[in-house]
Amino acid sequence: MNNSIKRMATMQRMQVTGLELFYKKGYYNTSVDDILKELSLSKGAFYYHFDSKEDFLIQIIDNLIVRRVYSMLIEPIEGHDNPLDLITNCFDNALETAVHNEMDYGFILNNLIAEFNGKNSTVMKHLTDILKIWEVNLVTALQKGKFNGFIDRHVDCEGVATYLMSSFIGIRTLMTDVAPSARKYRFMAQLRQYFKSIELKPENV
Amino acid sequence: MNNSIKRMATMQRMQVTGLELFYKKGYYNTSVDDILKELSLSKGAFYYHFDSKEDFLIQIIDNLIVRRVYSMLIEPIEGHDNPLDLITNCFDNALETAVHNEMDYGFILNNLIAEFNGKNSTVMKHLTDILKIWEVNLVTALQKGKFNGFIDRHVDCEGVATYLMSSFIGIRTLMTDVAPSARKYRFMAQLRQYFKSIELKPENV
DNA sequence: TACAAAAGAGACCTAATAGTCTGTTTAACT
DNA sequence: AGTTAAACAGACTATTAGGTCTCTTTTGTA
Repeated sequence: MNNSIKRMATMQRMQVTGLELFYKKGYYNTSVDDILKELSLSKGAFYYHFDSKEDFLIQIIDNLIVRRVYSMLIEPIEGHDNPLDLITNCFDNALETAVHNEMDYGFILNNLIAEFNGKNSTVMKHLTDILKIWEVNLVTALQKGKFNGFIDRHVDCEGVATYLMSSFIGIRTLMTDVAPSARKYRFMAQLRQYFKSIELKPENV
Repeated sequence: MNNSIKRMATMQRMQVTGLELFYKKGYYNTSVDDILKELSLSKGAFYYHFDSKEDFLIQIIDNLIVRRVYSMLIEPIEGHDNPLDLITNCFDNALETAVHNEMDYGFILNNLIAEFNGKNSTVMKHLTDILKIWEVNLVTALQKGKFNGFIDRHVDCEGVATYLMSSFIGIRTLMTDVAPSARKYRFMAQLRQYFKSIELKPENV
């Protein structure tokens, strides 16, 4: 087996387990030993591959979390269809996984931001960078929708993007509470209601 | 000075400082000694008044946080005026404090939920109880608005409440990032847009 | 096979932290 | 003033956690 490949495989295993535990128990509440125990690995292995626990987290953010956000929230809204439909379906799917996962701990980005805000600006930068990427892609999709005649030309795309991100982050927090399925249903209905108010109506043409 | 009053005063001081530090640095990242150092008090004082750090947090939640949510998010929406106006002003004010506070760490309820979800069901119950109180009051205000002819009768009040809570929790997270003032402005504009879609329109009478 | 570097094991160190315990001070009450 | 209990001080303990260091094993290569 190639050196580099083995190295990558081990690092990947560690990061996957690390993310899982950080998601479940939080960063400060998960020890390096917890992760290593789960993998039957030792301290030596961990500090051979990563400089520190913080370095480990940052790599998880820049690799795993970025990819998840891309595949779950960004790629689904790319395309030439009505962005309001694309976003509706995208949110629907993203929330559905939360409904079916009895062990749901919310939106990982929100959890980490809540844990690191004001404490660690380095980690925060990596987290907010992902939010920025999401925001930029939302705005782009909405503007394209405006150009293609799906969205009213008076609509403020930045504003809609902010509102969408807010509501998504918030509903993920609420869904960790009780009756996530009912919460999702109500949320999606109101999202559609909101979208109806910004779509290009025939009488406005 | 009366015994009981002195006791209450000291406990109050501890709780106020405790909440401040938990808000700034998070619960797990704040030690009991940190709080005591800030107050020039000793371990003996702390454990004389509180059973444990967790007991201390729960008392903070049930006293200080509950009151803040009441005064900031619940009392302002009580009354017989148009609830959509009341809620708009309420959110505007609640977000304004975040704008002017350079050291903003988001919505305390969201931060704590993110930190305790899946880890400590006792603490979680106290947190989600507050969310429930908020939700009930929102629904009541909206239903009253329906009855008084401010809101369209087809509107699902539970759904609107969920959507409002979600967006508020989310925008508070986003406002900790960059340009909170611009974020707030955009958010409020979209909130009004959304409200226009559920208000009782003259042609619907 | 021989060798060198990569990968990993695990004992150990140090700092921090929740909680305990004993002793001292303060304040209320007779 | 004297007594008693509340209120507090602060040293101490047990445990945990991040990180280091040395030694061993595995693996690619000549």
